[in-house]
Amino acid sequence: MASKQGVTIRDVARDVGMSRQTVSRVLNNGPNVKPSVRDKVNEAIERLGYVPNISARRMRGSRSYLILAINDRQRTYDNWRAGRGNDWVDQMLFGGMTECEKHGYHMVFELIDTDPTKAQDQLFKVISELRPDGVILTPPHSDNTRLTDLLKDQEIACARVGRRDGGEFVDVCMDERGAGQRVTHHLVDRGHSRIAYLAGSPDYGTSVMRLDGYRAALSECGLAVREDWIGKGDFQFETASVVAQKWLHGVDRPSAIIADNDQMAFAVLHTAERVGLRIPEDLALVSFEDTPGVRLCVPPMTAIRQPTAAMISRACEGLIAASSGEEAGGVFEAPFELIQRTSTAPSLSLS
Amino acid sequence: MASKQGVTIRDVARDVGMSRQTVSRVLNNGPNVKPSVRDKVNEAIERLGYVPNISARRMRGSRSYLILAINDRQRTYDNWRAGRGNDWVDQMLFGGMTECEKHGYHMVFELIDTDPTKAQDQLFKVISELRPDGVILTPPHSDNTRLTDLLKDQEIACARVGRRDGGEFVDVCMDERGAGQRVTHHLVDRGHSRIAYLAGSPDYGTSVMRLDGYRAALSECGLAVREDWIGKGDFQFETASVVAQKWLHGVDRPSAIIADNDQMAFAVLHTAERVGLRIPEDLALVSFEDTPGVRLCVPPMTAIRQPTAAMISRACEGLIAASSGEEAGGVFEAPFELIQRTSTAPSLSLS
DNA sequence: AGTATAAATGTGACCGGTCACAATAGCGCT
DNA sequence: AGCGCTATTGTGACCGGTCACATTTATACT
Repeated sequence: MASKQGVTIRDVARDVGMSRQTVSRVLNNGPNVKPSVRDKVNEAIERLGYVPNISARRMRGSRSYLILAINDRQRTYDNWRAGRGNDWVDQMLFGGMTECEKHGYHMVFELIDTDPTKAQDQLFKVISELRPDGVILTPPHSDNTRLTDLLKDQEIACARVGRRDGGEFVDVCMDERGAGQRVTHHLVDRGHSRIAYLAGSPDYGTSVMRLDGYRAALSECGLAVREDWIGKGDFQFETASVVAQKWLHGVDRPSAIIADNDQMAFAVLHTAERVGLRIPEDLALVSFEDTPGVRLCVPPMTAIRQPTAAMISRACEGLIAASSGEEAGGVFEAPFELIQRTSTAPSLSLS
Repeated sequence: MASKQGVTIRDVARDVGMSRQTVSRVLNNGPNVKPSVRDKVNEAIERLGYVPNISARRMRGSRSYLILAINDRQRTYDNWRAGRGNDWVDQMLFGGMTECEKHGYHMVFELIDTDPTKAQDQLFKVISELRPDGVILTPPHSDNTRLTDLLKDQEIACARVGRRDGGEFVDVCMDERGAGQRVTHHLVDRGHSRIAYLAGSPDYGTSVMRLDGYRAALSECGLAVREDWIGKGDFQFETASVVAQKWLHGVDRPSAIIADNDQMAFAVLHTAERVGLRIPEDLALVSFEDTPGVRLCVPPMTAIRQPTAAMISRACEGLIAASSGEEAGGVFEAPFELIQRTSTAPSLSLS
C-alpha cells in the first residue's frame, strides 16, 4: 500500500508560469513577492488543491511542523489500567491541537519511561526519527535535566510544564504556591485551624511548591505547621489511605485535609467514611486536581482547577514562535481557579 | 531555531565500509544480506546512535511510519468544555501508541468537524501534509463515505472504529448488537419487563446496532417493544433530561432505562432524583459507556465497558500490516464486558 | 538619461533516505 | 576450468520541498 503524492509545488509553479521558489515564497509568507503574483499563486493553490508535504519541507528546510508532547508511561498506564481516566491527556490533546492547527502544525504524543536513563534513550530515538520543532515535557520529565540537556544539544526548543525557571525554555505553569496558599486560606476562612496536607512526591516540583504555599498560608494566619500533618504520599490511593487512616483514627485529628491529587483525595474520602466521619461536617477536604471523579463523587469536592489546556496551548505557541526564530523563552503562568463544592461547605459544628 | 541532523545512513555506511543501500537493507530487514554484515551494521548503528529520519524515509520510500487518528472536534470540544473528560481519547492514545511503538510507528491525533464536507476538506489537508500510512476513523466519521472514498482514492489504508463491513477496510468493533441484547437480558433477569431505551443518534451506526439488540432481546423474552419507550437523544444531557422527565413523571413508567452513553445516563439519574425515584429500588439504570463518572457516581452504574484500547490497538496493527503490503482488511470484534454495579442491584420491590 | 539600490524572480544544489537496476561474488555442477 | 544461477553489494537518480546565490526588473536619486 503506497501513498501516492498529489499536486506538487512544481505543478502550481507551472500553472501560474512562475518558478517553484516563488510559490515557496508565497507559502512561507516570504518577502519580496508582488501582491498580484501572490494572489495568483494563492488562487492556483486553492484551485489545484495543493497542500505542501511536511516531510519534504522538513528535508532541506529547518522546520518539521511537528510538536512532540511527552507523557510519563507508568503514570498514564496506571491511570488507564485502573479505569480512572487521564483527564490530563485529554486536556493536553485539546489545548495543544487547537493551537497547533492555527499555525499549520501537528502534534505527536509519545509515552516515555520514568527512569531517567531510559527516558533519555527513548527521547533521543523519537527526536531523531521525527526531528520535531519543539518538545513539551510534562511532570515528572520537566524536571529531568538529562532530557533538557539532550534537547539543548540537539537544538530543539523545549517547553516544560510545571517549571518556572524560563531562560531559554518555554516554561508554562500554574501558580502552584499561590494555589497552595489559596486552598489553605479557603479552609482557614471556613473556620479550620487543624489543616493537614497530604503531599504527592517531592520529586515533583509542583508538589514542593504547593506544600510551600500551604506552609506560608499557615504562617500568615498565625497557625503552627505540624510536621506530622504533612503526609508523604506518592499520588497513589493505597499509600494515601494508610496516612489518612493514621490521621483520622484518633481524637487529635485534623478538621481538614488537602490532597495533592484526586486519587489521594478519594483515599481520604473512603477512609473518612470507614471511620465514620462525615464530609464536610466532620472533615473538610480539598483536591488539587479537578478531574471528573472529583466533580462527581459524593460529596462533590472543592478542588483547584489546573488550566492544563491553556498551559499546553501556550507551550505550543512558544515552541512555534521559537522555531520561527523568535526569542520565545520565558515563564507563562496560567491562572488557576478554586472550584468550591460541597466537601468544604460551611459546617454547623464549626461555626 | 534549526534542528540539526545527527548521524546519517552515510555515516554508518562509511563506518562499516559498505554502501548506504546495504545499511538500508539491514534497517528494513531486506533479504540477501550476509549475516556477518548484518551484525556488523547493527553494531555500528548501535554504537554511533544512528536513528533513521522519518521524513527522509517518507520521501522516496512509500512508508511514512505515521498513523493518523481522527476524532470529532465538536464531541471532543463539548466533553472538554463541559468538564467531563474524554475517556475515549485517553484509551485511544494508550492503545494506539503502545501498538505503534512496537513497530516503530508514531501516532498523530487530529480533530475534524462533524459536517461531512468540512470533514472531507480537513482530512484531505492533513493527509496531504502528513501522508500517513494509515488513518483511523472514529464515530461518527467511520460512517462518512466521503472520507473513506477520499482515503481509497489516495491509496491510504483506513481503519474504521465501530463498523463491521470489512472488505478492504480494517474494521474494529465491539459486538454492539450483542451488548444491547446482553444489557436487556440482564435487566429482564433482574425481573424487569418495562424497559425503556434512550438512544443516541441514528447517525451513529453503533447506536443503531445497540438498539437493534435491545429490540431482539425483548422479542426473545416475549416482551413487546413500546415505540414510545425508545427515546430519541443526541448523546447530550439536556435532551436526555427532557425524555427522562416525560417517561418518569407518570404512573405508566418504565422500571428500567438503558442509556446509550454516560451523559444521558446521568441525565436519567438526575431526573430520577428530582422526581423522587430511588435507584435501583424504583428504577434500574444501565449506561453504555463506562467512564470514570459512571463508576464514581451515586449509585455507581452498571455499564458496558467498551474495549476501546484493544480496538485501537488492533486497528493500528491492521493498518501497519496493510502498509507492509499484507492483505489486512477484515473485521475484528473485541469482547465487551458488562460491569454490574449498584444501579441494577436486585431491589426488594421487584422480587 | 544614467547609475545605484532595492525589489522581484529564477537556478542548481541539496536534505537523507529508498528505488530500480547494474555489477560483482559465491556456489553447484558438468 | 567453465558455465549458469543465485546471493550479495553498489550506483545514480529521485522524492518534494528549501537554501544560497545569481539574475532580472523596478524604483530612486543625482
